[in-house]
Amino acid sequence: MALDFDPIDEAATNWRAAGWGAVDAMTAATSITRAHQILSARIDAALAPLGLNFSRFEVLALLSFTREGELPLGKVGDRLQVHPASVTNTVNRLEADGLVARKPHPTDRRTTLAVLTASGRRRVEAAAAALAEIEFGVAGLSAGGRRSVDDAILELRSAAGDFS
Amino acid sequence: MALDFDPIDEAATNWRAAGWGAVDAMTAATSITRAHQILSARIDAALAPLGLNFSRFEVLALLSFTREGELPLGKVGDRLQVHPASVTNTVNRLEADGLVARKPHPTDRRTTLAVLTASGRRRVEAAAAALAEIEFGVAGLSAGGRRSVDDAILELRSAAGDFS
DNA sequence: TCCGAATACTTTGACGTCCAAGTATTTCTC
DNA sequence: GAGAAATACTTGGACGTCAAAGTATTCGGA
Repeated sequence: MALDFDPIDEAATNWRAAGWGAVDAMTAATSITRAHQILSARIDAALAPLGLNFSRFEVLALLSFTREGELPLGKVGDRLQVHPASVTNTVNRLEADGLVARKPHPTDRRTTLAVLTASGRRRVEAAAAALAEIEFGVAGLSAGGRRSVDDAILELRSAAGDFS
Repeated sequence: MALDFDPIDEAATNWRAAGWGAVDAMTAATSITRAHQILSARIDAALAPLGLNFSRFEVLALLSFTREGELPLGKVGDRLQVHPASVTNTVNRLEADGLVARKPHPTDRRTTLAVLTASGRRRVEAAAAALAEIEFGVAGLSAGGRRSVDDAILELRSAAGDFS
């Protein structure tokens, strides 16, 4: 399973040998991709016993941070940077589990609100504790490493127009 | 679409206010997740005109780096850290496009080799150029930022037992 | 040598994500 | 104030990933 060499380092060597260029960009991109695979697997494993995955957790957490525990589906998508169809799907599952409910918007009938239920609030508290317990999968990353990652990726997100 | 605040910074504030702990771990994990979303979208967009996505490209690139341009499917999965079923699926698509061919292993009849075709080799060259052109989506990340990311994630991958 | 365990790949099914198209409602413009 | 454009969400389809089970083949110990 585990290799006896660093596959990213190996890729960089091959890349250079092939004369393909942008080697440092390739390694950065590949590192991020692999880090995401690792975190995603750990986080989903920690949430699975609670019947959640990271997407569902994110929606619950977002709702729990609002004053009323509710938010239009479109806002959820904007904040979490996911496609509207994904929000619909995620909220469907949360609703089926009784963790959120759909409610019509009081003044705009195009809009649907997702509302956190009491059960949903309990669940998201438990999930937050479970994620804190495993340090969001980044155990193994030093405090300095975490800051470096945050800072570097802030550059990237900023350049990508994530916010202004 | 774009927000007028940093959603990760906002999340950190909310997280603290809720008393949920592991805030630095949360921001690091969320940053990596978001970075992956951004890169993935850019890379797939650059490869789409060539009829590839990143998974398919990775397989072609891996094969192109071998002496004979061929590798058992299991090795491909090990190197790229993906599930055997995903390798089967990816190779099916590449085969349908004539970019790789399946060939029996000369001595072990359990094993199937994926072989790069001439068309596949041309395609992977073009794809590598396209990816170098967009700097693998990490344009916007400084040289120092790229190194920080590589180094920090190396810690993480090493602790996760990616290699030894 | 022979049989159980391990290995290699494929198949099936559950999920998640996106895009494109469809429906409903609101806002903008003349 | 009427029609076009924008907004909000849902639906259906394509594709990717993984887990579990199935088939074929090879390895390894008694």
